[in-house]
Amino acid sequence: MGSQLDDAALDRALDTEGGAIRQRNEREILDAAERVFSRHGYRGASLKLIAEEAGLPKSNILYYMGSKKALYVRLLEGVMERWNTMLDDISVEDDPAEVLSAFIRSKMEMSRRYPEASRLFAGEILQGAPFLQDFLRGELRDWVEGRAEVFRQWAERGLMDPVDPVSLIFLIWSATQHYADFEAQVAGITGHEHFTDDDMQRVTDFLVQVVLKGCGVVSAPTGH
Amino acid sequence: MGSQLDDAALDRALDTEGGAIRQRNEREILDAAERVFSRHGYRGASLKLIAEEAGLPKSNILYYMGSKKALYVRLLEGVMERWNTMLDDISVEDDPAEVLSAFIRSKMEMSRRYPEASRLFAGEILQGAPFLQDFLRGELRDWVEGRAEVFRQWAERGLMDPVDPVSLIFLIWSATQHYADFEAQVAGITGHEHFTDDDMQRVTDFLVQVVLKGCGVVSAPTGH
DNA sequence: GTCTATACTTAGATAGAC
DNA sequence: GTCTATCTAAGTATAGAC
Repeated sequence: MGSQLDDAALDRALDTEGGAIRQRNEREILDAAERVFSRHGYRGASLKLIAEEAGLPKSNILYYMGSKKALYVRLLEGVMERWNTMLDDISVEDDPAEVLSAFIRSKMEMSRRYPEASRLFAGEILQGAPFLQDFLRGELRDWVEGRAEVFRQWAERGLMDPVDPVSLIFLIWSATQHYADFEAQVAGITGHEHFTDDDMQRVTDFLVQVVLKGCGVVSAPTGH
Repeated sequence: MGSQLDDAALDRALDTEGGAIRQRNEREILDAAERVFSRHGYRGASLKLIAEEAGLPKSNILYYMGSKKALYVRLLEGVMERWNTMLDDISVEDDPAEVLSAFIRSKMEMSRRYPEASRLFAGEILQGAPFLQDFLRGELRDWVEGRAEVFRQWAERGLMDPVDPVSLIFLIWSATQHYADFEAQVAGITGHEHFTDDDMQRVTDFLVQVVLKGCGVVSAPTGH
């Protein structure tokens, strides 16, 4: 073996970034796989479909990703990373209207920018969350409980109605994710083939208004 | 060929209900298929899985249903039938609070009673609604436009805020379907393995309250 | 380090047995 | 009328060629 091979082997062993070809191909595969998995779910997605989407030979998918399951898990982890970057540091001192408004707006922005990621997550939940059980029962449950506690304290201070905080979080999640997960239905009914930024802005304002008013949140801030 | 065969052939030719065995097996297959398709989507579902769920040999699925596609379409049609039985005959003269409340309650009841049907539909939309394009752009769009028109007139009469009616319908759909489609997530976060009727009642009351108040609907009726 | 030929399993569907 | 044996294609994965 020459030094060329040794360098490459070293790269892998040290878990470095890898060559330019690998980097480009992995990117192509991950993008393609997100599209295919989000459309057809874990079982319904095939390496052949992913390979065609990525413009690569079928076997190369496995060369770069190891296995179908490893590829899927890697995509899910990418989605989860984005999850908990929101509302991580809110407290009772914050303005409920500001926080809830920002929550709705950032979730809608996620639906607009990463609809495939949202659908990938939805498909995982639809099949009973076999890969995300631990995440749901651990990290995410704690996150929800943390936010819920703040909502309760706001209610005690009379800053909003004493609504069930967990139901409120589910309401905001479902209402916002709907525009990603049910994009095909929204498009079919409204006739707008692709929801424009303007459409999304109108819906976002609608949701902010209805949710804040519906929960009796006192002061309404101007648009984020 | 004896008279026994002739009778059976006649049954099929006349498109009658079929024998007791057929009737029972078809029921088993449809129930099993709804579970499997709702979990794994169209592509992800396999006849083998469906057969195991139904407790029948794999080939019998095709004997009774013709093809995988035919089975899937038949299930979708069953779901669609239940869709438009709600809110079909509302008018401007009706009480907005009554109607919206009944709408939310009946949708929640659907999520509680037929979660698999809801997830089957969700999976079909997730993959871009290949089998339901016509339904979405035709029948369902018309249905939405009809309801939306009534909502607009209510707003004109000052019975509710002038919110976008279509967004309101999407809000109610998403918030209610969430408890069927994202059941695994709801269960994981709340810790309630199976949402009880009591849980569902509490959530329903929450949604009715928030949506009605959020849309400025004037009179709030007592629980349906 | 990258990619292809090949192995082995499961897929949907049919023809033929009971 | 009901059910099983069998066919061909597509599925994931690996071993070996460039």
